[in-house]
Amino acid sequence: MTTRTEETGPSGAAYNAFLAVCPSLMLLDRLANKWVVLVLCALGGDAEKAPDVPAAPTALRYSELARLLSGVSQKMLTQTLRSLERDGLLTRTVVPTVPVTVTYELTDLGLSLLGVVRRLREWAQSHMDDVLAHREKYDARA
Amino acid sequence: MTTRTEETGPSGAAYNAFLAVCPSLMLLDRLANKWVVLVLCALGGDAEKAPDVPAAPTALRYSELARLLSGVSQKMLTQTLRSLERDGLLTRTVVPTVPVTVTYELTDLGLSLLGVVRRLREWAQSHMDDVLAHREKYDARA
DNA sequence: CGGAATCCTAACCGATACTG
DNA sequence: CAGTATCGGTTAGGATTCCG
Repeated sequence: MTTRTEETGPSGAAYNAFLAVCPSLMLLDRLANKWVVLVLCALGGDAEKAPDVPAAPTALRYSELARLLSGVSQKMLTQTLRSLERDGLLTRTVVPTVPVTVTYELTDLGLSLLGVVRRLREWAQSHMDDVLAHREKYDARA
Repeated sequence: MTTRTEETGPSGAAYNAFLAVCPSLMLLDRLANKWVVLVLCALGGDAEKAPDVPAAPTALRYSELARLLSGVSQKMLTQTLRSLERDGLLTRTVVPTVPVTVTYELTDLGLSLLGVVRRLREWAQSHMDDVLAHREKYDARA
């Protein structure tokens, strides 16, 4: 038991992200990240789809991810992929062709998180107009 | 039509967070933030509850928020609250007692986002052990 | 192709002090 | 109580170069 919040046994539910000392706060910090959300959504098949296509999870190459996330630098992309691999959310597969081919694919754990972050991206897109309207009003009365 | 991705009319769904030029990417950057998640969850009533309490949304004072988010600095808290107010996710109410009392409460828009970020925090807490286990394995083989 | 390594700047963010 | 203002350290993160 390293830094749990309580001693309720090994059956989980003992973490509390509100506590500064709890590791789940650091995890939340990792997950609540623009590039993490977009990488997961890309591997979930959400990018470049017609609105009616079901968006099935798929393996993607490094260069494909770099293209789909149009604003990302290779440094941020690599860094994000490494941390997600370390946390067990995706797998990195090197195919020794020449030149090398590297593919990334969501694990079951990553798929379970995909369901959450996908809704976050959808929310951002679908409520963009509301937010923009509120901002205008807020900035106007200042 | 400022920076939409397509011209599909004024009925929304035209934003695409994968595009670097799209404002929804910036919005996602705002929302995908540790303190945003925790402030919303706190105002959603998720903090300091017994596991079986339903967690109903509630108005909170500045000092209460500061106490619930144990690791936050007043600067980050104020900054987070301001941006959320500007985006129309919460309301700031000043009661002219002496000394002043300021309460924050989620708007309907904020409540709809609460449903999303709440799941993100829950995921982080409930899958903490899985992630920790993967990290150990990853670090061991390096 | 898929990175790693280096440099460098901008921003984030905490600590402190002050205000209505 | 609920902030604002300022300062300064740390880091995020872009640009560039090089490697297997």
